[in-house]
Amino acid sequence: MLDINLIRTDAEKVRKALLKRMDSVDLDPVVSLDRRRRELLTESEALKMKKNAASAGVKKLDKDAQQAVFAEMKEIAARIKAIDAEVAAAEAQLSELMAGLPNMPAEDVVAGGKENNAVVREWGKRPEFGFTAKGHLELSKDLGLIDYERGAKLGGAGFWVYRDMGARLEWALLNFFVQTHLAAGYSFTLPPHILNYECGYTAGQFPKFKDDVFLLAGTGDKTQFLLPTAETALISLHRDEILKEDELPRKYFAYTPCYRKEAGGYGANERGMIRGHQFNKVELIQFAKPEQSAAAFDEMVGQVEGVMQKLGLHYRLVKLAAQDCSASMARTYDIEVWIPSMKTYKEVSSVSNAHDYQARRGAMRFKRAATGKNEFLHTLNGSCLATSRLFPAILEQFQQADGSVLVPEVLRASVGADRITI
RNA sequence: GGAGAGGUGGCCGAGCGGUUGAAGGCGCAGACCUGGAAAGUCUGUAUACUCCUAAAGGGUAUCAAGGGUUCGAAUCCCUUCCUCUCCGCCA
Repeated sequence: MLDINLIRTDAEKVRKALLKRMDSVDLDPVVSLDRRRRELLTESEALKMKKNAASAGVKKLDKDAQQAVFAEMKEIAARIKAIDAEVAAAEAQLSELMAGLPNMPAEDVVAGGKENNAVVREWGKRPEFGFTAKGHLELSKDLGLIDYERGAKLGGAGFWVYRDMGARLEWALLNFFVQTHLAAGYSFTLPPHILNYECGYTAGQFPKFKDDVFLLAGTGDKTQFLLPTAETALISLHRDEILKEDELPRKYFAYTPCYRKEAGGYGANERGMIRGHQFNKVELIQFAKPEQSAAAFDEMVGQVEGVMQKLGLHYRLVKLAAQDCSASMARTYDIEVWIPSMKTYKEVSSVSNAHDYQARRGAMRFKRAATGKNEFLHTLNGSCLATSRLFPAILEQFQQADGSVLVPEVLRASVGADRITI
């Protein structure tokens, strides 16, 4: 949610910022609805003041005078009711328009789509194989790690079963993330996997992206759905709360599977676990003061890079252009891992700063001691990490001539092996 | 699924048609007191929207949510949601 006050006072600034991510922006309906709402409100409140004053003094009057006041107030009450209905209608329209507006990209985020994404840095080198390298599908089949056929039997296309060393490697990865984030002072959280509409709205995924999640029972605000990312749950943790200034920033992480419809075919390029309906992810979230959020963002990017480097995977860090950031976000960096068989980098993590956009949707504030005023928080989120692309990357980047795969050192103890062999 | 109890400010807890934004307590902040602290005393301590160029200062709303009765509702009526207790069922 954008600041209506900013639109009221400087619509042009907002329009210019939004043009970085939208083809056209028309804020006039917002401005005029807002004006109408306030005019009606002023009118209604003046009548209420009159009514309240009359009611307070009515006891002191004599019978006849009371009757006259009763009659007049009855009429005023009816007028108030009519005007309030108009206020409510204007408010509903306004909030629908406001809910549809995406966040303003940060100053330094460039306009346009993917083509304007910029590589910030690369780490590591593309592995060179002195033999015919296999793809991850072949590797996981040969090593008995992933059972795609039976996954489809159980859940349909886009599901798989981790087996044996595959399950152990997956679990070791998740546990490695958990340990890393605990050490960095993040608070471990296991949220429900079924969420209500308000969570989707606060995160900024509803109403626009309702088709991308698995909807369960209920309609309207009673809608429940399977979480598409732990962000959707964690971001609502402090919804409608006023946090204490000295406990900020608050840092959380959660492990959950992520459930996504991913409607449509995947094409030959995205077979296997590159794009599934259910994948595992550990998610970082921070609630910060505005002046802390830039540093929090860098810290989170560092957290992801640290994990990638400890795993020894070649990756690159990419700064997204405005249109490629999701609607709630002012700034997003992706971490993309090299997948040799695809000859491309695939996203394994997205770190984003929503500024106060989600905080406004979910009324998340803190009391600033210096001024005694409540201010909106900044919210940040980052995957650290999603395993569904990391797993293939590990298999492919660390495969050996004999068909085995070297387990990254940091995972060896919990996998229980240095190497996965046939 | 059945039966009952209940949802009041940061928290606990009064109030059950009219100067009640809401007693009292706790917590928190400030002042006094103290060598320093504790205790004690005093003062202050909700949020949102809105009017005003701004500050100052007004106004409106909010006692789970929505609707109704009334000149007037935290208080009466209806609906919904949530929490708790007991029973049933169950991985």
